[in-house]
Amino acid sequence: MSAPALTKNQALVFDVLEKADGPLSAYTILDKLRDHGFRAPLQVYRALEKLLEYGVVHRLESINSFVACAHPGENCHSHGIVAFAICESCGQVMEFHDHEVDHRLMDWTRGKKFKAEKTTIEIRGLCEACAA
Amino acid sequence: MSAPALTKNQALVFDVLEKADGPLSAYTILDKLRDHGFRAPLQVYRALEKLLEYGVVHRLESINSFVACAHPGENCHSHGIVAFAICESCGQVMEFHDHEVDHRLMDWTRGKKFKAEKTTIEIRGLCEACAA
DNA sequence: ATCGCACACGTTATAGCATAACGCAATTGA
DNA sequence: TCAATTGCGTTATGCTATAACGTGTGCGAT
Ligand SMILES: [Zn+2]
Ligand SMILES: [Zn+2]
Ligand SMILES: [Zn+2]
Ligand SMILES: [Zn+2]
Repeated sequence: MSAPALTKNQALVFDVLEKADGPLSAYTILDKLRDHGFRAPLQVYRALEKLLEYGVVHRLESINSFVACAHPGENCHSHGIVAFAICESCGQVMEFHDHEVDHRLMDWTRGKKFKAEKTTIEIRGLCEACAA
Repeated sequence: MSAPALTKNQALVFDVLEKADGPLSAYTILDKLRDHGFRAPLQVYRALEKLLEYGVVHRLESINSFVACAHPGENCHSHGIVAFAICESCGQVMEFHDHEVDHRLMDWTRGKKFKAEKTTIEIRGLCEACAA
């Protein structure tokens, strides 16, 4: 599941996300890529689908946006559950892992015999700078 | 923040959610209430906004749906973070709380001086029955 | 070689989710 | 009574995501 060479469209989308200073919606990405020939949402969504699969991009469910993984190189998927803190003022996102949280949630799912496939942890609020 | 008497529209929406055996989208709720005079999405969204505020309904960010709180009576907001396990096959939702998870996440936010406002924890996968 | 398949891509159309903006009516409290 | 608040109804619009169709390209099997 590690990333093979990206196709042209995948590379363009990834590049936009990496250079952005916060999460972007698919349509914002589309707008930024019109000069590179992008014309339709599907071009973005199809690239995102692969980038998510490769683990180099994350989807923020609570704000319908996408962000480049903060841990380039390491395969983020292998770190267990990924959590995000999202500043609702400046849009900055912090990505982190907490194995103890993973364990607690896994304990719960084991107890319920629930087969977890994908777990979302997103904390929305204000970053230190914006809360001041 | 505990629930005052619900208005007519709020009661209708809440009733639909309580009787449902799983989460519903706003537009599904709208369809179920057409016979009761609902004509537009805003009627649903405005009711949901209040029900969420009162803590008697939860929003599932990862599936753009809404579900009645599984803990009627108790003020769910006071239990700390609410977590959900969502079966992607049958749609069933289990709601639970884990104070240890809360503590770990609060420790992290304190360390980063991040002011958390709303935290989402959603586990998607297969329930025991559907995983068999 | 050429057939079949998998995959990326482009385009158009459509489906699904959410809110803006206007105006009206009922309630409340000064 | 007057102003402020809240709920409500309607129309229009915007944002998010996918369906369905067809094209081209690379690559292994026959
Ligand atoms: Zn990551
Ligand atoms: Zn901030
Ligand atoms: Zn609850
Ligand atoms: Zn199930």
